[in-house]
Amino acid sequence: MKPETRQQEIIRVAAKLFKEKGYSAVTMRDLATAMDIKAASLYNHINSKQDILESIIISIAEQFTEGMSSVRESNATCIEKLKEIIALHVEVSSTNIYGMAALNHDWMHLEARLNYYKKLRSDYENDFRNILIEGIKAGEISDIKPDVMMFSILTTLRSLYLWIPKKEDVNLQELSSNLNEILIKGVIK
Amino acid sequence: MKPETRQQEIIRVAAKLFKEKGYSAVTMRDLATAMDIKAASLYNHINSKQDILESIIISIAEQFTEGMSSVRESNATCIEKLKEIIALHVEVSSTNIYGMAALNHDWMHLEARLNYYKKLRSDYENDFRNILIEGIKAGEISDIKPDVMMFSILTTLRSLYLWIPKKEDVNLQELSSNLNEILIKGVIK
DNA sequence: ACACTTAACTAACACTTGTTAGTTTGTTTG
DNA sequence: CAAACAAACTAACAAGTGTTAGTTAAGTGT
Repeated sequence: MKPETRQQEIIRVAAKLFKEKGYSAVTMRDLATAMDIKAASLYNHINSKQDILESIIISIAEQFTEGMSSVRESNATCIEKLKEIIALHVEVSSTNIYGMAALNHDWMHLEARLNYYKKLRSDYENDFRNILIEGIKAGEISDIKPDVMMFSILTTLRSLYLWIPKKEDVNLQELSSNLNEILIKGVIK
Repeated sequence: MKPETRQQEIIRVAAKLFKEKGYSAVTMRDLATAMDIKAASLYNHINSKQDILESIIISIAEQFTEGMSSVRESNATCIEKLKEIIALHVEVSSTNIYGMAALNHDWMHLEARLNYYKKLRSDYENDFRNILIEGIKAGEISDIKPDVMMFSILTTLRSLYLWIPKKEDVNLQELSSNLNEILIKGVIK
């Protein structure tokens, strides 16, 4: 593990601030203060505020795209695929807790790469929906509107970043299996 | 139904803009343009940008508090209470689609009433958690960590505003019953 | 005709925004 | 030692921020 560059450090700290107040409310002077330097000095390492947002969001979005592509190509059952997706979200969210906030809240502030982001997201959702449709056809999954199912599961998974850091004793393995239970079998006994 | 005052109109339009870009990214000049007047004219009707945010968020938060208080006092089974909560969210979200975005994304930009909002939210979550704990005790609900169950259900319900306006053919009754199925019984057949 | 209300306007304010230019300082490398 | 580099600095800019003050014009009720 090579040490973090100054640029990576800035992006990491920026993501943390973005999580607390959102992209628009965080100023370059806020970021500089958090880095304990002057705002102008940031520009020795990064090109623009917008570039920071892009780095954060696009890198995570691409991790999801890659992960989904593995799931798509596996030949497990649909329920197994769902479990893989849950594990993917727990993994990506827990390693990008701050970045996930920017992804969820500030994607609309992307400029040059907004359309690219939207494409990644809609491709991801299409893959997800297709897994559910397959599952319904195969009789594995309840015959409820796949969009409603997808929405329900995906919003829970997308909000994991809000949850994971809250409890210090949270075990990721356990969280993943609890979510498997709840999202797949529901809460009823 | 008495007609909307100019102030209510401004708040409604502001909520719509807040949903698209977030509180911090919406300027008073943006809002004025959307109202087809000059920024200074807004101040004939509202006291401050912050006041607008307060109106939007606090009024919705209080609707949830009231709704939860009805649920708490009903003597239905825990599963029935869960269904009532789902219906509450569908109801409040569908009548405050734009406001729900501000509630979810911009509550941290509240100033004077931030603590009041946080109190309402944590009381709400405590009531919710207690219902789940009761349900586990009574053997109605799976014995999984109540916090994880609550998180899972609540994030789905809190994100309904993202979903409801997407499909024009969405039937609220049907959405509610689909969510009952999915959140309570899961997706597995 | 009168005062009152509503709702817009112009002009300006003090401050904050992201960013650039040019410079300085300490550390690494040839 | 000299050259090169990394990473900070000060100073400044043009544009945009929320908001205030004071004014105007069109209805409304007496």
